[in-house]
Amino acid sequence: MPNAAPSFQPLYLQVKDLVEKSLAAGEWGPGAAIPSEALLAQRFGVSQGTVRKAIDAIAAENLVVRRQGKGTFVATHTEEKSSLFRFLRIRRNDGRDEYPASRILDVRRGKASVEAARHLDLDPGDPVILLRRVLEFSAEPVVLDDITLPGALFKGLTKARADAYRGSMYGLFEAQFGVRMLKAKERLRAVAADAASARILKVRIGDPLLWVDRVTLTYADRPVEWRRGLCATRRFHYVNELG
Amino acid sequence: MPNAAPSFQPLYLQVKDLVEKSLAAGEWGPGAAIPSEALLAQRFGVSQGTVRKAIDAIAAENLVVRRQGKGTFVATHTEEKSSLFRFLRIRRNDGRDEYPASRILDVRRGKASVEAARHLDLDPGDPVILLRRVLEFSAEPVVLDDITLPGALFKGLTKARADAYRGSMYGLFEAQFGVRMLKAKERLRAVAADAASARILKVRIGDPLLWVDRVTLTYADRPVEWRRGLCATRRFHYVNELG
DNA sequence: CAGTGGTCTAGACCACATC
DNA sequence: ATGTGGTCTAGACCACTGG
Repeated sequence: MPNAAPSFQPLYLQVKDLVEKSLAAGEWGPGAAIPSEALLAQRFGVSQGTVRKAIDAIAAENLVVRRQGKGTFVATHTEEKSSLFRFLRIRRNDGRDEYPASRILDVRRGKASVEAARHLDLDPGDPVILLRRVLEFSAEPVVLDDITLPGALFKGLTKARADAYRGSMYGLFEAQFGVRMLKAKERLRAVAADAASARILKVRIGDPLLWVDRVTLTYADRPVEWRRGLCATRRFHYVNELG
Repeated sequence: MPNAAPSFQPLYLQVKDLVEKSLAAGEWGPGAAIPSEALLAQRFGVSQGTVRKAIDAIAAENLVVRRQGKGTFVATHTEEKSSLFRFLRIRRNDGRDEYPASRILDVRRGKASVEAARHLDLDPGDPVILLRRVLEFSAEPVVLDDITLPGALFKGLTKARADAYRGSMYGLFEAQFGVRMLKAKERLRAVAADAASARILKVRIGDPLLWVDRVTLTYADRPVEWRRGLCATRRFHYVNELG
């Protein structure tokens, strides 16, 4: 019956693209169930096996979560403990699991620097929101993050609003601004603490800090966050798995 | 016809385990083709689709590489430019692609320290091989690696033999000792350079260095290398992708 | 040409969740 | 009982490789 499309791409990849477009368009909200495989097969005029392969690929990218017997759901940052740690790579040296608290120091509007514009695919001078926060483990300041966001996407973001939100930064972005952080590219270096960072992180000026530059992407690999973190790694470290 | 096994595991996972066991046992050497899907299906008494799913999963773990029209091949560190950069995360800040040279400073036998034993799942005092080398980009020393290997697995490893090998460290381990590095866990910190490291990396004592601790695993997640790297990140950085 | 992996289908049955 | 995803099969056809 199917195979009406004379396209060069496999059917299941075409289906994958269509479903991802619907996800990007917000056809189904975060945490909601997407239509069953049978329904999607009917909608696109392909077999259920083809839909299955498409959704398998989407699930492999963590855009969607399968739950046997229940359905397939749009992934979200507001639940799923497992997902939380996907973007948080700082751990205690002693191995104890601990989820840090986020203390917001400042939120203000500004204009994109040349560097910020480059990372966020904006023009220099475009409106941005600058957010500074500290991650604390057991009340000990460990990471100082300077976060730059495109002003156009985060219009009403204020310190009060961010303080009021219970959950992760990315949960806030998703729940209140409809911006879904899907993947990120990071660059790490070791740098010496300057006066301001040293004061906030309670280390000495010149002490080594882990410098983490992150650009976070949403659908279609569009950059929507640029973040520079400085991490005091005396009792903490950054974890990574090479597969 | 199949379904003879009253097991709790899906058939394709059983097949996956069997094929992985054959890989671990070296039934097919690095770079060699494994049997075709049809042959494996026949061998295990399952359908080709089930074998396909099993091999898909193995390919997703980079143990094996599919090549349409040719076959499925045991992955190797000695070819595939793409694979080389999987374990090498250091890049130039200016974005230029460059593959570094490895200069071996020293290879000697020793006894496992408590720390080495813990990382390599040995007993303290067990024989190990200690290898120290420098990675150089354009003749500039950038990374100082102290590598600890289980003596039992790398019996004849000497400086002369390592110097003679053309290719990556993991290519050497695979080609000459039959030890395949499959994945790794890393922990990163920022530290201050001590006298010895500073001299080799040509930085000042106290300068910040990126500290990279890596345990590399082979089949069955068995640890077979512990490596501590110190990286001067003035003109270089460590890259990571969060998916 | 034959052999390989890659796609697609249709249908059966299983495992799990919910009502 | 029904609906969901999960497994498995059998067979057809496509796309690529190499003799």
